[in-house]
Amino acid sequence: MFTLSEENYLKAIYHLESDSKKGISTNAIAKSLETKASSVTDMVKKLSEKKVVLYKKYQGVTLTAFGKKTAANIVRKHRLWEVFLVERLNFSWDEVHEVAEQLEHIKSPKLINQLDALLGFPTHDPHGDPIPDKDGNVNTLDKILLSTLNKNESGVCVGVNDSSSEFLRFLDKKKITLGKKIIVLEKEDFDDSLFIEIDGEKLSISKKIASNLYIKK
Amino acid sequence: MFTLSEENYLKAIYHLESDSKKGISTNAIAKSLETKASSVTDMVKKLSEKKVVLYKKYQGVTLTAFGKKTAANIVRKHRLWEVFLVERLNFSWDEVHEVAEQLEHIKSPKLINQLDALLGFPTHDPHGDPIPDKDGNVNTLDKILLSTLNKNESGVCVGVNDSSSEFLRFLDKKKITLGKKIIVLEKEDFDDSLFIEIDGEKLSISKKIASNLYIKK
DNA sequence: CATTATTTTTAGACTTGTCTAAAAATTAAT
DNA sequence: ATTAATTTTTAGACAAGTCTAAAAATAATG
Ligand SMILES: [Mn+2]
Ligand SMILES: [Mn+2]
Ligand SMILES: [Mn+2]
Ligand SMILES: [Mn+2]
Repeated sequence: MFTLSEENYLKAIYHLESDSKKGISTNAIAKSLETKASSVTDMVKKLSEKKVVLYKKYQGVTLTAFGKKTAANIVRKHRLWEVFLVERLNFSWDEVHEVAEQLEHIKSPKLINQLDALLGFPTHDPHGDPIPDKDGNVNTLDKILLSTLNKNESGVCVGVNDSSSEFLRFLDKKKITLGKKIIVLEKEDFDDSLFIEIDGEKLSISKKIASNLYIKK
Repeated sequence: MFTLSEENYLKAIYHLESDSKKGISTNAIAKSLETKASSVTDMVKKLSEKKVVLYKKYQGVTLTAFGKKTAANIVRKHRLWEVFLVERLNFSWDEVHEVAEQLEHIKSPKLINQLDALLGFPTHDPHGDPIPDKDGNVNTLDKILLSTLNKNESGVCVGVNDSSSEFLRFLDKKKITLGKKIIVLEKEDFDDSLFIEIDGEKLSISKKIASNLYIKK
């Protein structure tokens, strides 16, 4: 079994690995967990003894197969709880993360399997992120950033890159929700802003917005 | 805010107070939490500084109004989660306690209010224990032990005194569930065992069983 | 390649919550 | 009312997890 702190480190490393591919640096983990590098070094040694990461001094850290599965299971719980909060308890997608951060540490295999069933075995969380299965496998679909689309191209909104409350509430305000079709009517060379059509409405969005929205062609 | 450990102490004191009425002794708390008296003394000082208990050396401890409300809220969460697990996730009443012990510490007022609504504002948990309201008030009904009934008296099963898995599974085996009517056909002077009728079935139960079942006349 | 600059690790300290062993206070028994 | 037994508190230690400051290793730069 793993402590709450160990689980948070595992999850952080898991997410960093999915971006970087290489060994994850002490500093990267420290930044992601808002802690100090020295604390990370201590914890990483402990995780190494528990066989969930490979660690050589000054070389960064990599998850073992066991570590990856363990981390994926925490992410699975986090995302299933997020679905529950949105679908059953009327939370909005910008309110769920903080609570899911707590719920993901509840230890009960039966609880999470039954929750999965109750929710109809969802494949994605409210932010469009895939839910790992019991074995830790993730079905990562081929989503791309809206900012990569050209004029007259279109796609369906399937996820967010930034899931901060601020960004999510902005999307709510603009009525941009997952599942909707977006058509790029214009692309400004000057600032890379887009003039798009969604739900019959036309609006322009900045490059920053467009590079935090995932779509699928 | 309170730590997980502080919350567990508060809850233990709360439950002990509902039985004893007087100041709760260090040893009683230690036994209830399976810890050592010295640890209790340390924690009790901390709780006293946080204004949730009144404490004078060697005099035991009492919850303040604030402490009582805080503790009741933890019990509220515990029992609401138990209802959820049984009603929505197909847990049986002997499986829920351990998981509820974890879930009761999740901090989110919205979560618990929405859960309450989802469940239809239940008044009792799967073991027949009352669920405190948001202000910490409990609606304690006048239940009595089955063992206090005399021959030819009857009542409806409304709760258990012992909620250990062993006892609950025994009740399952004998098809004794909350809400059913029990008629006392005989009472043996020799060993105080009862010969009862429930759901048309006749069976005899020991004094020990009868003094762990609450009924309402 | 030699010297900065940066990253990472170590050393030592602190907090929370726990424990054992010993001292002090309270309660029970002669 | 002493003495004995029990309960409670104190004193000191330990593990987990964190921090600061300093040392060591690695990376970057001229
Ligand atoms: Mn989240
Ligand atoms: Mn999410
Ligand atoms: Mn319970
Ligand atoms: Mn219960």
